[in-house]
Amino acid sequence: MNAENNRDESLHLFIVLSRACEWVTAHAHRDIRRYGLNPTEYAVLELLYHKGSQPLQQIGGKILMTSGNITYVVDKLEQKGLVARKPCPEDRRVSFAQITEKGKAFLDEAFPQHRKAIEAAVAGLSAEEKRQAIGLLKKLGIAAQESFK
Amino acid sequence: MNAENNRDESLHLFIVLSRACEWVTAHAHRDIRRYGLNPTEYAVLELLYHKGSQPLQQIGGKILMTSGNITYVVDKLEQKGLVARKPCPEDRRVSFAQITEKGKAFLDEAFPQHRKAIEAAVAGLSAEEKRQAIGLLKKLGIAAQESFK
DNA sequence: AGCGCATATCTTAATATTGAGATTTTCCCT
DNA sequence: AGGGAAAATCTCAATATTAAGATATGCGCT
Repeated sequence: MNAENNRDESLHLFIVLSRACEWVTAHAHRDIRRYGLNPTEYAVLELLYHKGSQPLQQIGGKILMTSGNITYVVDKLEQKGLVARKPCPEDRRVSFAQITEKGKAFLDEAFPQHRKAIEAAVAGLSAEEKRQAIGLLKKLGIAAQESFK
Repeated sequence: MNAENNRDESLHLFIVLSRACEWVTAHAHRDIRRYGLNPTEYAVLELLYHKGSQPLQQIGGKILMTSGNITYVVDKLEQKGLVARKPCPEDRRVSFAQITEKGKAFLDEAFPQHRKAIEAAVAGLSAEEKRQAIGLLKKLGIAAQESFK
């Protein structure tokens, strides 16, 4: 039926990648909303919790978003008392975002539940399949990032 | 170092899945912006092109978005003359969104370029790796969708 | 027929995100 | 030292998205 047997599967890959990510993310976001944060706020908070204080600029590099939005999201987390801005002594252009004690306590409470929501979301794959998928997706993600210019 | 050797990789999978999708999507979105549409508009247009006319409701099921946003996006595509609403004769609650001739001509022009952008974005995997990834992601996506309730 | 419930679309206000560019500070070059 | 390019954050207007609920229609039951 298919004269060109080894046709390119790139588009197909993109579709199933997007769809898998959308649906797993749907689980994650529904879970996050229970905590009174939006997904972006949660992502920033978790980044600061696990990776330590970050210059705002670097947050934008890890969670793809524009500089204006970083300001906005960090403002909101600051208003909620979960994060504080700390000026950088060496470079006065830079502000660090730092998680507060209240922020840590919040994530200590929320994170284990969130982990369970994620585990349920990806339960369609076996442990071995997860390992395979991780290897492939890591390779794909790094290559896509590097080729983005 | 790790007493519990077969620790759960679910979170790790979620992270690399999200990151791969973000960066591949970054390529796709940058490409789409060249055509003067936003990513959501493009996604709807492409859906109508490849899958035929759809009730607005079903668009929301395939491209995750709220009903209010569907109305908004279809309005914008209609204003641009790329899509038209067609009332459903059997059920007067329903509107179909249908791609116009202008919309088809637009995608005939844009789609081959877009395909190339996607191919470049996923070039980090070999043909064989793509096939493996497709199988795993399809399984993951379907399971995540079905377990979403 | 008529009532109640479900479904599809639309409306509106609130919120999130982007894009462009202003401001401040640093870095590099001479 | 001083000037210009680059970098980090912020501001602001425009746009996109959600959440909640309004409206209109269909479906099933009695």
